[in-house]
Amino acid sequence: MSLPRAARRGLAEESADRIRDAIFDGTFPPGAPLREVDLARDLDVSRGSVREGLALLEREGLVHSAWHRGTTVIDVTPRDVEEVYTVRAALDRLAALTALTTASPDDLAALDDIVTAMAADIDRRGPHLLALDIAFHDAVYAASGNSRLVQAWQAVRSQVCLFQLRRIAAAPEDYLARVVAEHRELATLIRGEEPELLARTAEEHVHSARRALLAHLAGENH
Amino acid sequence: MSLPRAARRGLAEESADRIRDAIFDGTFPPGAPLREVDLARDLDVSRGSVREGLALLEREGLVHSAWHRGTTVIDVTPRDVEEVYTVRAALDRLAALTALTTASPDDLAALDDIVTAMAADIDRRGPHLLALDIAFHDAVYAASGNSRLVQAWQAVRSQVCLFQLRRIAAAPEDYLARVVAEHRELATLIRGEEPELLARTAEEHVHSARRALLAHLAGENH
DNA sequence: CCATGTTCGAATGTCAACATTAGGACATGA
DNA sequence: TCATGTCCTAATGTTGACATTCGAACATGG
Repeated sequence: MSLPRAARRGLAEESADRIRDAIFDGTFPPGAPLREVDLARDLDVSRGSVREGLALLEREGLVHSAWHRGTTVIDVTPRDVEEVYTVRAALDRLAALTALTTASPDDLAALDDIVTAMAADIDRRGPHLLALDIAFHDAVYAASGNSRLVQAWQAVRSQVCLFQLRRIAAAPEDYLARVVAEHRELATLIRGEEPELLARTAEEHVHSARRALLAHLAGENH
Repeated sequence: MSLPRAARRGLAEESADRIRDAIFDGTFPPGAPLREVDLARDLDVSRGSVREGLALLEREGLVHSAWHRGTTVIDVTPRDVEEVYTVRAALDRLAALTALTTASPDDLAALDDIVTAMAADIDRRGPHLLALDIAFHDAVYAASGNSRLVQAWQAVRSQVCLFQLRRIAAAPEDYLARVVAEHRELATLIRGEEPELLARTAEEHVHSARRALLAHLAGENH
């Protein structure tokens, strides 16, 4: 058996993790500037490492930087939501369709485990449930066995987290009401043999999330 | 009218361009190591800028780097081809479907211009035709108006270039025979109102390229 | 009052020196 | 002979100092 080789990480990835957490915490709200000197001081690393970490976050789409104008956290405009979820729908569709033929029994079992874990944690509303949600989709992408597809997913993954975090904080009811059932349905369909239905369901799963968030954003700017 | 703002570039992007060209030239064949000190000396910039440029190329999927193990040009294995073209098919499908409803008359005209330019340059076989091929798809993605989708395309674009370059060098006949017609068909369908047919055609366009390249690779290892 | 030119500060872009690591060559022992 | 442990070197990872650039505030001229 092949272990996933113990990859040592550099200070850049470490810094990226810290900054990403801080963004999810709300320490750096959308639109906030991320100054290299301040971050370097707070994280106790050099500016070079922070700079490289910010480049990683930019690859994830969480921040945006321009020449000599610094790095800022991305906004959450309806346009952004529309773009991210549209791309995600296409990627999820492909991942599900691929997994339909390539998923191993272990992969399928992992999906079920996550769904049952979600059902167990349904009362503890909060970010933990979101983590399971994301983990489920991570598992689907992993089951597809396509590393480029995984990369493409990682380029929108953090943005999806940020958006969903906001959605859940504002209106947890409809999220809690549907998460388990929707993911259970996906897990079942990936085991089945109806590619068309699976493709439509995977896309619809994303689009419903998109609509929910857009409705929330629209209500916010009333 | 809004010009696409004259973005000043740093030495990192400049270095990335040079190195990318060198990879396409064959100066750095697949699997070749890209040493920071050598590149810094040759390009007459600091190692930091080269390092940042290599990070950009890694975002494009052209190179791969690991902790303290340096950066190397990616290989061109059947697995890699399969992965890239599968993802590209999904992205092209989405881009075409989106462009179907969002493309402006200018966008459509740009597509036609590229097709006619391809027909004109059909006798001068070589990398110029490939540039037009890529430019066509760039235009489709641009017409979709989805910047995240454009980003996702850029994450596989250079790899597609590298792969197609190899395919054309080995067997230009079937490429030359079909490029113009296939792209003309796409340009027409994007103007039409048959989403299903457009989606299938866009995907098939990619899959035929994939099959051609895989056949070539298989013949190489006889 | 508006438009243009200038100064200034704060931030990023760039660089070269130092620290750390991976992987191979070599020696040692069973 | 093979396995293990120890250097050693060439590369990357990291750092702090220096150079450059942007944007805003201010001054100037029409």
